[in-house]
Amino acid sequence: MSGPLTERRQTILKLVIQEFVDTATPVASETLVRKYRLPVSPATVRNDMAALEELGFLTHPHTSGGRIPTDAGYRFFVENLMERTSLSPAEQRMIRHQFYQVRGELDQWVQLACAVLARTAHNASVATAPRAEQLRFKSLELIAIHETMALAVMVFHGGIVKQQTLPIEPGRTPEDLRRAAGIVSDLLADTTLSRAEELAATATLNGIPLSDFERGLVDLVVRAMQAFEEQAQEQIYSDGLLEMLSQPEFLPASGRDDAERAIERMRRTLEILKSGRGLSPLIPQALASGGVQVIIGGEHGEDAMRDYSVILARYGVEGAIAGVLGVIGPTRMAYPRSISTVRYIASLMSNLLAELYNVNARPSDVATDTQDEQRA
Amino acid sequence: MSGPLTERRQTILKLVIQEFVDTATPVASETLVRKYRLPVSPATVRNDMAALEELGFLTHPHTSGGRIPTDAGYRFFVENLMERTSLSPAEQRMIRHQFYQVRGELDQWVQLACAVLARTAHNASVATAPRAEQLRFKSLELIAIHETMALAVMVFHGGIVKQQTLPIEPGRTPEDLRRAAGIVSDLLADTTLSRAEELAATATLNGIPLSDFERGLVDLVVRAMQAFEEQAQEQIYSDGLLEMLSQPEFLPASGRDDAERAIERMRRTLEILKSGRGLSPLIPQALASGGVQVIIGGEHGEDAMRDYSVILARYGVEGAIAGVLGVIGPTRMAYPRSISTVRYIASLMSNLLAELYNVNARPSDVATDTQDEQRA
DNA sequence: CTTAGCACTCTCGCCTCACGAGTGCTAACC
DNA sequence: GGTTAGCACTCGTGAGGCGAGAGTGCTAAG
Repeated sequence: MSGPLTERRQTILKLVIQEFVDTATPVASETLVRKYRLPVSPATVRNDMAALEELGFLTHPHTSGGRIPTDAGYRFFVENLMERTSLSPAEQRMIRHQFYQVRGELDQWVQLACAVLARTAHNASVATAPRAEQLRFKSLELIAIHETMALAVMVFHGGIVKQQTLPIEPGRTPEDLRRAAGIVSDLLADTTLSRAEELAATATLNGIPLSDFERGLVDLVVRAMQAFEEQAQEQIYSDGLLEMLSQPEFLPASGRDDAERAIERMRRTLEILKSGRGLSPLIPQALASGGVQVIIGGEHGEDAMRDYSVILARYGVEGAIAGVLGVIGPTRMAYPRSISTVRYIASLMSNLLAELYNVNARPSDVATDTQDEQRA
Repeated sequence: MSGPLTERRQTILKLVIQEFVDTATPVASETLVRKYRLPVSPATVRNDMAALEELGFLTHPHTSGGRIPTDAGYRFFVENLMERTSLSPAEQRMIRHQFYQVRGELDQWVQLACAVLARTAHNASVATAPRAEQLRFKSLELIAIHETMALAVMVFHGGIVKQQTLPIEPGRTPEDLRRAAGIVSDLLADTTLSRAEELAATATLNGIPLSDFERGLVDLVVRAMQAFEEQAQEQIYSDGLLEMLSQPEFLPASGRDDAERAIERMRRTLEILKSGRGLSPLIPQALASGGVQVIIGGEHGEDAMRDYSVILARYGVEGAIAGVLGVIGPTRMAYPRSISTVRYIASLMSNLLAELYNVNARPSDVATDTQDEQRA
């Protein structure tokens, strides 16, 4: 009964989605004909819509009132119907400029990426800090704050820095501290956690046993590395909550029933973003696969995410460091634009990191929007 | 006609506030009599309520339905009626424990303070990072990341650390970097911004002119200090949004009108927290005055804050470093508890910072809840 | 000054009803 | 067979009305 997915039906599906994304209200057959000057009558469109519904691409919230896409409908759109766009050169330039302004301050990159992502895609954004696949120690510096307190600055490969204060015995000179830090740096230079643990056990450098103080420093470093490693689930940064809540999904369209739902949705959204529940399972998946991943509505099985779509991309340097960033919003989302935004910012961040790692750096043309594949 | 503010009327005001804070619904005369076993009849209470209303301490949302406190009512409660409590020892212990777990990692203190504040006061929390009254440079370390990139770690008095990558010419040895950093550290040690700018202009150390590289480093430090100084309005951290949004104020009690308002309130709240609009003017005020400040509803004149109360306290070390932290929530707020929470965490943070500055440090009993005055 | 009694007011929830949008179906048309 | 016009039908939406209940304000008595 449902019939084949003819060319025209695909066009209609595409138009329904476009229209629904624009207006956030169910789209009627007549509207479609009128707005897009279709060369067929509303009745024909209705027939095709019925067929698309049987195929599982559209639904009917109510008997009257138009159609809205299903998750499967969006999926088909993303995979087959959508034209792949890029951000306009002007937007690309603006974004690059913002990153240029915080060049060097790598602790701000993730935050900035979130902010830009949210503003550009008009939805909430999420990102994890880039994480070295294998944390490797680089060096330790000790700086006296006063007689009994020092600041330890541990630097790891890839520009990862961790600072920590520690109490020291009074009477240690800066030279003292520097020498101790130097010894520890030499001992642990370029080691991974497991190797560092071994070296901490022997507690000798070139056969000379370490002093108590130096051993304490080694322990400090090892503990810091363990903390990094253990921190199993990534901290997820996010931004643009307000951006997302301006979407009509969160407006009390009509009736108090709707209003109540809107508020409930709001609260749940907040929970998702704050706790990362429903989001964190997606991270390792996105890390594993390259390209841009699109998860639409309940596809992933997580019930809390039923009404949301997530667009994630991995960024980083192959084999060295990687993180994930993306956009989250209602399933009714401007997929082409969101996807190109995510793709662009991921490649931008990758290039920034590559420069840091001195691989593949393209100093001037840092932000080429590489057309990587979009589905894993 | 209104009559004096007798003892009984004060009691009634207090009970109305307590009851309203508990239940979030307008409180009726009969409820009060029943629940608190008042030795008078509802009619008497009604008369007193009418008097309190004429005095400006209570209002009437509707003709029927009970009374709710006005801003002035809350104000009188906070200043005269409220008994000053402290957090229970168990809670104090729990909070201390959480801070103990991140001892040393001072970049996490503010975040933790926000989180604890929110969870304890069941409202949103805000905090600014501690800021030195006068930024003073301590030392610079340079760590090579690879041949053409180095990480500069600038340390300022009070444990403030700023990191920044910078490009370097290939061929510089670690020893090279160390020497250059040492020279710059010696040159700028303990200087404030203005002095640093002077020294940067002369560009000599002990009469010996600096190399180009060293001059570049000096510039880097000066720019970083300028950025600190210029950053006029403090970045405001916040947490506990979800906590606040669980308050009944943000539930669609009944009627779609209410629901719409709830959503609008939600959005506005988000804006306040994200942008700091309406909040930032309070910061310098709180920094200037010691003790705990309570701003109730529209008292401060900011319209956006009409429905919110803010409880702020300054924390830090006198004459050295200071920040602000506090709680924000609907005017219907458990003031005694919120105030004691803010007071406690502010004193805890102050002690932690004092330890860092080596003044007045009380190593074991770090968290005495000093009973400082509560109004500026 | 306090209290009992009572009329009055106003919200809330529920129901009904009419309207209109949009569909699904049937039958005619190309 | 695909397409179209016509039309009955469905259902959400909003307005209006109504009864119940809660709580007050007032008055008059204790």
